[in-house]
Amino acid sequence: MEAKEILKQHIAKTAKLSDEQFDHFFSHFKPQSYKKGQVVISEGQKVDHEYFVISGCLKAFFINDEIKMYILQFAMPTWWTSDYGALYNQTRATITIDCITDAEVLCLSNHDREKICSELHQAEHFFRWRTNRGYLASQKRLLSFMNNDTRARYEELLTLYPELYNLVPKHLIAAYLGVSRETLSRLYNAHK
Amino acid sequence: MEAKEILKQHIAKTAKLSDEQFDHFFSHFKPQSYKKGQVVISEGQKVDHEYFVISGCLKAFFINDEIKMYILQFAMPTWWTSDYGALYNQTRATITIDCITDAEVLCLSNHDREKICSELHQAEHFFRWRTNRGYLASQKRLLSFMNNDTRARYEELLTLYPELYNLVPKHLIAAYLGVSRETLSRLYNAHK
DNA sequence: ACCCGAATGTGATGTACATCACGTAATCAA
DNA sequence: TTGATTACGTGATGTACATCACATTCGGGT
Repeated sequence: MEAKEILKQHIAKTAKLSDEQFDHFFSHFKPQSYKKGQVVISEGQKVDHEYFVISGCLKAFFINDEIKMYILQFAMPTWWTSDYGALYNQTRATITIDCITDAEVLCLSNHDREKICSELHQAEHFFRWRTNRGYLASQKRLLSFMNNDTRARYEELLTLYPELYNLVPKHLIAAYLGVSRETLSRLYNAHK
Repeated sequence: MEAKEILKQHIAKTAKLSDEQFDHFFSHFKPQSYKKGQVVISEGQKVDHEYFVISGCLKAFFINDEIKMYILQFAMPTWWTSDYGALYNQTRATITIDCITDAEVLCLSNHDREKICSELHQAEHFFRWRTNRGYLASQKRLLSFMNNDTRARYEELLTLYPELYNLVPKHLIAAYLGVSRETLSRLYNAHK
């Protein structure tokens, strides 16, 4: 299925758009391809776009003291990603986003998002719901962080996204869980 | 300043509403007063409303194994609070919300929010931005959780909300930071 | 004023995890 | 193929924090 159709079905779940409205909506997106390892947003730079993933897998991460990496999000197909803090506040990126695998995305500029939101009530509706889902997911992850130990979070992650296990290296999973790669290794080798 | 005016100024920061539009918007809110200790949303019950805080301080928390409490949010004046997961998905509450001090709030039902969002494009716009701010705050807190140690998070919390120090008991601050009250006590007594 | 429960301080001990250190296996590029 | 880089496994050791235990102080209700 091509990019346009994937986005259309994604939107249709929460907003009712006529074909003409969707065509107008879609006209603001720019398709883009990236190779494994390529950087999409890099820390310290300006951020103008957000990204809708068509295929592949990206990671959004933060590096502390030039040493430790923390992964905020794995972005899989039909997920949205960006440095939203920087994007909305027009500040420099504090995180980096790059590609774990080759990837295709659709780019939408901050300006165009606001433009179509003001033009199309249903677009505004869609973005409200999308942000809401993100908010709930973030709250849930925060709670999981406080409440569960590392093993529970590891198993939670794998039941939620089983494809990650074979797709991404273990040290990235550790960086998502917020533990050292050594600890993660011991964890899942111990209990078999 | 009365509740209506507080809400009006709060909305005006992100959405342009005429006086008539705001009056219509406001007509869906029900004022409500609570005493210190009163429960607003309790775990396991249905959730129909979200709450805009006019005065006082509430806490949204989760209790694990009937033992440990984790505070998801302190809700201060002009903040919104609810169990949004339960509210949007029409499921039972997984968290409890109660009052740390006497409090006044404005209640808005889920149904009415969706109604005014579909009636008024600017209302939809407002709620998109509000949710967005919540999402960013949640992301930031998650990052802080992974990145900083307990003392850094403690100091971060107090510079962000200095009023909390005298307003809420220390064990609640510990429950927000995700550490035991003993550890928190030792932390700020040690470094003076 | 008085009492009782809640909030707070502080020591002793256990534990999950980080960190350091080193070795092996897998992957990739010339 | 081969060398180099990256991923992964595993032991030894240190540390931040939880937990338990108990003492003290504070604050609200009768």
